Amino acid sequence: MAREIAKAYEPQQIEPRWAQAWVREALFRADAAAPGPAFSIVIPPPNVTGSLHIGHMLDHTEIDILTRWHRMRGYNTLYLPGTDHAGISTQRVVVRQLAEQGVDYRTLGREEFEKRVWQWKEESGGTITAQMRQIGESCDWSREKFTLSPELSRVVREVFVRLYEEGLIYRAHYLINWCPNCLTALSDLETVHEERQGHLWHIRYPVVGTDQHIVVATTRPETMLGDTAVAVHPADERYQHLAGKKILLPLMNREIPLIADEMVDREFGTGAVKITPAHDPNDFEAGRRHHLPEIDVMTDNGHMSAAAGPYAGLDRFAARKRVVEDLKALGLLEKITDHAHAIAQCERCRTVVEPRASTQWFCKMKPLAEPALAAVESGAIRMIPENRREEYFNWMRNIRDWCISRQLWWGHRIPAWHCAECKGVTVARETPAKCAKCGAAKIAQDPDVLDTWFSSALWPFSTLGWPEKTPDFQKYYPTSLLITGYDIIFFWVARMIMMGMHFTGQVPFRNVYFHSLVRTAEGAKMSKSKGTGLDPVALNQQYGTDAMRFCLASMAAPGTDIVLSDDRLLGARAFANKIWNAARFLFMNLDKFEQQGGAKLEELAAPEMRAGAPYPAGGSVPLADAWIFSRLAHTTALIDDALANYRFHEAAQGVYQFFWGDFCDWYIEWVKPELTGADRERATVAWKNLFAAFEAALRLLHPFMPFLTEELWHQLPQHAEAKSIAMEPFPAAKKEWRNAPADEALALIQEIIGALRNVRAEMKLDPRKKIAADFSSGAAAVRELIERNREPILRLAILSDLRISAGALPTAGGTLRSTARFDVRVAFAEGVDAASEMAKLRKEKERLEKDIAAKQGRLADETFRSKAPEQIVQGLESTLAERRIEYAKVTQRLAELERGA
RNA sequence: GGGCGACUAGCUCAGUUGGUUAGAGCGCUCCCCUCACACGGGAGAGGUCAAAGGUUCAAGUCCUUUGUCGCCCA
Repeated sequence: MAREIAKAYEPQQIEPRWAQAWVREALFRADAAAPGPAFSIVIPPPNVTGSLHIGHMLDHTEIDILTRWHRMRGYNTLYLPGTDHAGISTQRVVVRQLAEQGVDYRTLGREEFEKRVWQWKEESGGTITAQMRQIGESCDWSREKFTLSPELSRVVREVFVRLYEEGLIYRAHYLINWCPNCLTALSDLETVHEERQGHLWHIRYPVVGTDQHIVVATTRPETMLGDTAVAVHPADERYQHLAGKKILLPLMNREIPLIADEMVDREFGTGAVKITPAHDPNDFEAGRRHHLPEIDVMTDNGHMSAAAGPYAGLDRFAARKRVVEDLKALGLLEKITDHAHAIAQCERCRTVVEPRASTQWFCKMKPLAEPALAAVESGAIRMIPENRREEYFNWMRNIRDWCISRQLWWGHRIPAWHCAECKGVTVARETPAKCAKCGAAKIAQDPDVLDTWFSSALWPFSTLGWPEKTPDFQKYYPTSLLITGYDIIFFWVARMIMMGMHFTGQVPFRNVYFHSLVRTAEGAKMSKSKGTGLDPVALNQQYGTDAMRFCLASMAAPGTDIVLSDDRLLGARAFANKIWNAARFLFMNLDKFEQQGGAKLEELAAPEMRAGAPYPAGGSVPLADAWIFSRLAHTTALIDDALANYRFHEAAQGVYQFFWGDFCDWYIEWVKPELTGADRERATVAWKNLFAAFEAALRLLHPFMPFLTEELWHQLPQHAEAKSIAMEPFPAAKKEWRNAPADEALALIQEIIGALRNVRAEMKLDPRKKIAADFSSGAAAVRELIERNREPILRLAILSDLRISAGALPTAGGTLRSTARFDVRVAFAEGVDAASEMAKLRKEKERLEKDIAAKQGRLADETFRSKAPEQIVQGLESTLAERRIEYAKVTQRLAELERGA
């Protein structure tokens, strides 16, 4: 039967079909009761408002490759998908959307707003998971989770209450980062620092009862309105005479004390600093030490508050200008100098963050950090690449308490109720009816929600049913592996380890692989806001998801960032096309074979038939067939080893080399005529072996290119119950397939064909013109090998004849190529340039001379001979011997040519 | 300021614990639209491994210093 196969690989025709089928068949549904060792991996939950970006594509490609690989190797595999409710981002999205409709979210009220966000989530929150289905990720969709679902919210409450009861969560008044645009507190991690050129304003503060001034320098003059002291170093002699004096705070006309504190850096500015406890972290600490009042001079939205007196109502930056102008007018501005300093901005909206004293909920980190530190130190959790460990240790050893409350409406509401009567706090799993302290019914729930990362920290166990000992939890926890970007090592990875250790007593995952970032061709970090991001969905459409996956994998060397380019993607697509066309070749030629009365596909490529390969013809497995199976075994071992160590690029390169280099360039070319040749036994065996090798190669490639391999695999006969190549075993690196003699034989033949092709190219022969050549080798076994494989050599080197001999080849009137083991010779064609041949030989001679001299030198060195391992010395000796033979041949050949010329 | 990383072919990068002639893809040059594939086939050019010093029988690989460029933390 004739088969219709598109001439070129068209992923757009193939991928949607399989993506849908895999979801429809629930192919990747895990079963905790099924046999096999567990391999479980939870997705780093993407932001529910997001769409797939190139970083996800890389992350998910790596996850999916390892997941499919494990599944095919018989592991009981779970890849658990889900999304994150992403507090600030999601709230911002819906707030903006409402604003576009002319609705101020605040007027809706909290309950209605939350309803609207849920509604938005149901309608638009599925973008990224839809895209994940589209690109065929092998997730168990029946286990999809959402961090804010009722199920996971219960876990969050449980954890919060336990931590509170253990004294690890507390509510306190501290200095935090405040975003005046998002109107919420932020953790230290949610700010980004940016070096900016600013100014240092030197301001004169009058000393009460004297006509003196003390000069303080500040980068934020507007905060002076909240100053409650001026501090100098206790040992600073410049200010000794002012001890005990009061300072008159300009503009506010408030008397504040002059204090002595060792925190003051005498070298910086004038050695006197203004103290604003409510607006600076260091000042806050100083304020606590000296019992200074904290005056918050700002409002939530970054304007000056009533406490700022005449400046009330001004935006903080307008206030800065006004303060400076007023000081200047009063003659209190001594000078302005340039000053570069790091400014903290809100990670989300890039608004300059305001350090502010505020009452918030905090999580105590030290007790949680210790076991988490130990888990990585002991190797219970392995981090790859290893150098990330240091980063982790550093951060964990200097960890600070975590501000976990956010002034948002979208998120896990803090399970704490404040009593209007006794001001007591009731923290409870279930909504209480009355105050636990005084029994009053006038209680109200804390308005704040938890930092989104709080629920993310529970993800590996909350998604598996903890605190219940569910079958999933028992089978799949601890998870086997986490793959994520190194940019969230503190945000997420560290916190998961802390929470996992604390609540389950076990590590949340045994291995963490940190992948690189994807950069633009210019090397910049891709950014949507800058428009430099590549859209993976568009690229998948253009090049094919398989090509995209393969491209990313082939570049994903641990620890190196990826620079993606069209060139690389084109290369990956070309690879997919190559495989497609290899299949096309098989089927087209099989049609011919069938027409000749040969066996049919259903027989030649049947699963049982494939299992018995490689088959012998005439008593032994043909050389090329034995070789391709040997290559297959080597390649499989290489891929297994590479993937076990997260060397995706090496695995990808291995399968590329095998499929394109070994299978297409050599094996198919070698057996081509035999497939439809007169020798029916050989033809039948060639087909059987070819299909067996091809099918195994498809399975080898499947984790990297799931769609293409699934499509082609289904073109081959399969058992009735076989649903997908994804459920088939990964090829085993069979030792019995390894065949060192075949490897060596092929390598030698490839070298001979290469030498002959080189001669042809140098002689500028018509590529189709067959020529006669001579072959000579002193080794009988080599001559026999060439004799036995005369046909493919003639064909692949485009020869009309190959004369084999043992003696030296005639040197006149021809071109020679020599190695230590053999010589080949082609008679000169008309008009061949002997000069270029001589130039080539001279260069070769020079190279050999240098090499021989270097080796002789080393071997003559007695220290080398006595200290270097025997194997190295012997290796060097035998190589030197080979070089000398080559040298002799080259020299002789050159001398003859020179004589002739 | 503290810490980490990178520097290898024109470009993007590999190079396992030091060990025999440092690799790949793309690009480039030459030849070929040959009956699977021009998203292809064949051949080829191209590297004093950032610089200097050191350890070693032996250094792209280990150590020190310098330079350039990144990243993280303060």
